[in-house]
Formats: sequence, C-alpha cells, structure tokens
Amino acid sequence: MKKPHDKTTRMTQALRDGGVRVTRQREALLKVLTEAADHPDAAELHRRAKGIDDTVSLATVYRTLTVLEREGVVHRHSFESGGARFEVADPVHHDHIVDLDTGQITEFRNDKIEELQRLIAAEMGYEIVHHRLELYCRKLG
Amino acid sequence: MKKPHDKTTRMTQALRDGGVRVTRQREALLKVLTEAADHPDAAELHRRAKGIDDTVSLATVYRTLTVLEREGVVHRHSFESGGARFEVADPVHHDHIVDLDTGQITEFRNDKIEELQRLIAAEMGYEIVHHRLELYCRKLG
DNA sequence: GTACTTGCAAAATATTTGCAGTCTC
DNA sequence: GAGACTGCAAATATTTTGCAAGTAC
Repeated sequence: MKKPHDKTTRMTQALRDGGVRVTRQREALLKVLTEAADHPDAAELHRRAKGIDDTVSLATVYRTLTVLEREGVVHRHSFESGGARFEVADPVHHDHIVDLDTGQITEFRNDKIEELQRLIAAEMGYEIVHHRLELYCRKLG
Repeated sequence: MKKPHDKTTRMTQALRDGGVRVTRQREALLKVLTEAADHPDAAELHRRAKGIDDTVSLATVYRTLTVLEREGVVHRHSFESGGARFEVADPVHHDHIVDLDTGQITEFRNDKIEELQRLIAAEMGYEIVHHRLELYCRKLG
C-alpha cells in the first residue's frame, strides 16, 4: 500500500522538474490535496493547509492551485453552485455524479460514453481537448 | 413558420399561469431571449434588453432570470470561464460543444449517451434529475 | 388596493493582483 | 544572488439584496 507521503514526494519532484519551486506553503497544500477524499474548494483547502502550516494565505492557495493545474497536477471543477473545487489529477479520466441532497460527489468512468463523445465531436469537425460530464442525481427508492 | 412573437406570447401566458407577473421589463427580456441565437450572459442580456426598454436594470435581469429558470422557461449554464449564460428552455434536452478558439457554442443531442447515463446512475442507485455534458474542442486540421 | 416588481446603491462571493519583503534553487 | 514566491490589502468580477417607489392584476 502506498502512503500519501510517497505520492506527495513524487508530485514535488514532478514540479521541480517542471521548473516550479517547492515552498513550505506548496508542500502543505500538496499534502492536503493528496489526503483529500472529497473535492474541496479553495477556502476549504486553505483551512486544511493552515492546519499544517499557519502561514499559508488564501491568495497563495489560489496562486498555487493555478500553478498545479497548469502543471497537470490537479484538476479544477466548477459544479453547479459555489466556487471551483479541486482534486489531484487522476491519470485515468473520470466523470462525476453529484448527489443533490447530500452534495456528495462520486466518480465514475465509462469508455463507451467517452468513445461516443469522440465520435460526435468528430462528426462536427471537432477534436475534443477535454470535457465535463456531471450527473446531478437523487438516490432511488 | 412561427414568428418569435408567438413564442414570446406563449411564454408570457405560461408565466401568468404560474402566478408570475409580466412586466414591461420581463417582456423585453423574454423578447431578447427568444431572439438570441447564442448563449448570452447576464450583462449581454442587459445590454440587449435596454435596446428595447431603457429602464431595465441589471439587477432586474438577474432577478428575472432566476424567476424564468424556476418557471422552467430558461436554462442557466455555467461554462468553464466567465459568468452564467442563458438560453430559452428547449423542450428537447441537448448538450454543448464549446469551441475553445472562438468561444462558439454548438448544440447536439445523442440518445445513446443519454441512455448510458441513465444506466450508469441506476447502477449506482441514483436517478438523474439533470445533467451537463460539455465538450471543449478545437477544429480538426 | 395589495402584493409583487423595480431601480439604485450597497453588500456579498469568489478570485486576482500590486507591492515590498522572503525564500528556493 | 537572481528570480520566483509570499502575505497583505486593495481591486475585480459576478451576483444578490435592502429599501422606497412603482405597477400588474
């Protein structure tokens, strides 16, 4: 079993390789991100990061998230309400189901849908750069 | 061929039936919405509505859009960047392709994808209330 | 006439940025 | 040591709201 630490180390290395400096604040944020099982927003990430390093400011959280997104380390989502929410980039793309009652977010992946999207785009002369599929749902029964 | 006017008349009637008052400002906004071929944001709708009735304020545009959305007359979309964008509710659901270079939005619909979504949600014990599928694309070669 | 609507300006939210000091590589 | 990064506070951008006046039904 891989410890979160390993993941963080790998990420910081990837950042350094990309010419990005790894500061105390960025390490804290990376730790928070890798340990997050949910999809926190910037304010929540700030709250959690301050628990590790009290000097992390909200501005730095935003700036760092922008960098991490550019480096391909995190993904930014904008669900229907509220601000952007973030998660560590998964090598395998996935989509989201949002529980309208609890707000809980579940991930899923379906190759057939992915393929159909490609076909539809191609038919209209387009190549997909990225996409969003979100199902806003309610529990059955 | 139906004139936009007919559509607007039908919409105002639907609103009145729903106990919503149809004011001068709301009529202007409805006209702008039915005539829009694109997916304007609130500021753009405001600009266009003022062309019909100079008294329409931005606050009213926002308030009216909220009412129209609640009444099921318009749909609100939040694409990746910028504020919300609106369109008259289409009786048949459709998804969107966003051209990353031009910002142009194209609509499409695919029953197979719709069905797959339903199946995926059901498998996880969910019923879809609504969904979003957006393909961010670039023109092919 | 009553309750819903409106315009205006101020407030609330979410995110970005200028600047002077700090720290990574 | 150079340039990237940071905190803070002020600035943006978008949307919402309190209030007094206006208007649809």
